[in-house]
Order: sequence, then C-alpha cells, then structure tokens
Amino acid sequence: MSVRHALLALLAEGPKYGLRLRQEFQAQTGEVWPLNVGQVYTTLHRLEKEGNVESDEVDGTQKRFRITAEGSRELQRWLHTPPDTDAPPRDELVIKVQVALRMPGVDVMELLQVHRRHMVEAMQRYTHLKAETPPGEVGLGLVIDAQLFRLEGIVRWLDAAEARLRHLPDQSWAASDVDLAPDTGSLRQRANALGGNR
Amino acid sequence: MSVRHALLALLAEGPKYGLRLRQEFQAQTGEVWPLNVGQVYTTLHRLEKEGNVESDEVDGTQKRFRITAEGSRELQRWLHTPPDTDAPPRDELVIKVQVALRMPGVDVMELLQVHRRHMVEAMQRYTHLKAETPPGEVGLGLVIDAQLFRLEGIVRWLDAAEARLRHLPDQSWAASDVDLAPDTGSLRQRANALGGNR
DNA sequence: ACACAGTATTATACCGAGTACACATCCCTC
DNA sequence: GAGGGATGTGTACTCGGTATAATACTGTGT
Repeated sequence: MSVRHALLALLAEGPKYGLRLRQEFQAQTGEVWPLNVGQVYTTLHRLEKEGNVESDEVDGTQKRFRITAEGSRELQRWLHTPPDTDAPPRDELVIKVQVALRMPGVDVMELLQVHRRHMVEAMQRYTHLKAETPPGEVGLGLVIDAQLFRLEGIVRWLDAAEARLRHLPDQSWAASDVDLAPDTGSLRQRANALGGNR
Repeated sequence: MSVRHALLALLAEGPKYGLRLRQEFQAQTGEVWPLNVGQVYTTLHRLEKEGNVESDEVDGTQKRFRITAEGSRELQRWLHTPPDTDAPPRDELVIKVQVALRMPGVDVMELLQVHRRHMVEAMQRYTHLKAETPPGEVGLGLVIDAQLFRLEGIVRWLDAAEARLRHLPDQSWAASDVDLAPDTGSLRQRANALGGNR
C-alpha cells in the first residue's frame, strides 16, 4: 500500500535500477522493515503499467527505471493526503479478544495477560535496539519509535479491556444477540455516526 | 487475516449460514468494522478448502456451514498464539514521513502538523461515538477503544518525530547513503538484533 | 583455460485478503 | 400474476506480498 510510493520517491531522486531501490529502502529502515526482492519488481511493473514509471533500455543485465511526470504528480498527491481514519483496520488482537469473549471455557483474563506480557517483552527488545542505534540514523529511529508507540498503545488497550471486563456482571458479555431474531435476524441499521469527514 | 478465525469462532457455536455470520460479526463491532458480503463467502470457501469447515446440504436457498474437528483445533491454536511482534507492519504514515525527509522542498514539520491535526480530529469523532454507545455493548466498546489508543499512539509518535527533527542539524537527515557505493552498493548486513524471540 | 560456486539482477507464478457485482429466490402488495 | 424489495449465495477481479525460477556476471582453484 505504501511501498509503491516509497519506490516512487526514491526514483524521484533520479533513475535507478531495481535492487538499488531495495538497498536504499532498507538503508533507511534497517533490519526492522525488510523488503522482499520480488516485491520491488512486482510493484515496479505495476507502477509502469499505471504510467507512473518508465523503464529505460536494458544496460547489460540491469534495467533503469525513471519516474514520469504523472508519477511525480501522484507522489505529491499522496504526500499531502492524510490516510483514511474512518474504517479503522481490522486488528487481529481485538478480534481475538472478541472471539474469546464469546467462547465458553476460555479464560479471557488470562488471555489478556499472556498477550500483555508478550507485548511488553517486544517493547523491551525494541527499546534495547533503539538504545544501540546511532542517533544519526533518523530513519531507523523513527521506525523503531513508531513500533514502540504502537506496542504501548496495545498494552494500554489491554489494560483498559481488563478494567472494562472486571467491572461487568459475570458472563454478561457472551452473545448479545439482543436484536437477532432466532434464525433470520435483520441487520442492525444504526445511523452512520462517522459521516463528518469524507 | 483474522476475519477467517472470527467466522470459525462463530461457527463453533453451531452451524450457521453465510449471512447470519455477517450479522453476528457486525452485531459485535457495529458500524466501525463493516464486513463485505462477498468476503464472508470467499473466506468460507477458503476455509472449506482447508478442511476447517464443511457445508451442509442446501436447504431451499440457504446453505449451512459447520466447523470441523480440524477447524476447532485451528481455532484453539490461534486463540492462544500471540501475534508476531517482530517484523512490525509497514506503516503508511511512517513511510510518508521517511519519504518527506528525503525529498527536497517538502516542509516536513508542516506535514507532521497536518497529519497530527487529522488524527486528533479522528480521535474526537471516536470519543464522541464512544460516549453515545450504551455500556452494554462490550464488543463495540472494545473496538472503539482500540482505535482510540491506536490514534493516540500515532499522535505521540508524531510529536516525538517533531522533537527529534527539531534537535537535529538542518538537513542532516537527507539521503544518508553513507554505506552505499556510488552505483553498485553492497547491502548493509547488520547483525539481527531481534533474534531473542522466535 | 575450464569447471564450479557464489551472487547480482530480473522476472514470473502463485496466494490470500478484500471488493464489486451478478445471480437466484422468496415474499409482499397492488 | 407482475413488479419490487429484502434475503441469500457465488464469482471474477484487484492488489499487496512471497517464493522461486531464470539469467548473467565474477572470482577461485587446479
């Protein structure tokens, strides 16, 4: 979703060949965000098909890619367009907790704890990694920070979830099919409360 | 990635037909996480192909899906396996900032501000939505909380990024191709600092 | 000089999640 | 009994991503 534009940006600095793009991408983000070799070429080809990139003549074994005017425009457009904040991504962990709530015989509290511990451990690893990356590596630093803040948010959410569930009558969560008819229920139609944005 | 297991879990409560699954999924997560009709059937079919689900005989116009023993096992396995914390997801916003850093003529600080404002606005919308959802709706509450914590993490990251860039010699970030040879550079091979986990 | 190994570079076949849209059926009403 | 709307299912397609094939270059030992 975003590798495309990253490559476009690297090409905006001048024509490069495929693997060079991968090198430069990974030079910024280090071992944290590896980039599959194949993906470079697939996205490059897709970019070419869309007219955002042109490929120069083959020079020996390697091929040079150039950004087009169209590509530059697309890049600028993307840069200044904030990402969609409605329709939040379907988070795996959140779904897992939802599932655990409905399933009988699953100790939700323990599940929360297990995952919390896991997240905290990951945070420690990244904190350590952060400590030993030279302060000049701005790109890598930003990536690590992003991961740290993300993990911290998850931990906080887990805590909030635990609190929420603790102050709740036992089992009151399971299967609130209140507005579901026994077999053929009608879809809940709530007014879209998020209309104000797009 | 996770809708699959959500459907599996709903089927663990008993055989259901396709649209029923969609109803129940959306009953928990409300308008925040809509579920495309087609996706229900595509994932259902994929689950069937993997042997996690069986489809009963067609009863009139609708078709009943049952979970298999294999499916139950898979569900349990998934429930207790924490998600991968190495290889963090490639975040669009982070990439955007990275790109902005390298591109000449882009006001990075302003870009940070624009996106920060956008995130805060989204948070306000979700806070409002949260305020008006009945406390009984645990599922929806959890989803909204998750989104709020996520957005808050992003805002904090943006602030940290701004601070980091402010205390940096001007333009010292652009294109740190330190270890890239002029044309054919060798890939940076840093010791994998994240080995301790898997 | 030749075989062999390794690696750099590109290309392609494939997969899974997700979307749009078409198709079929039932039921209600006029 | 002919629309019309809700209900229910299926399919063709896009898109990001991965694994792996295919090809050419480079060095090394004997």
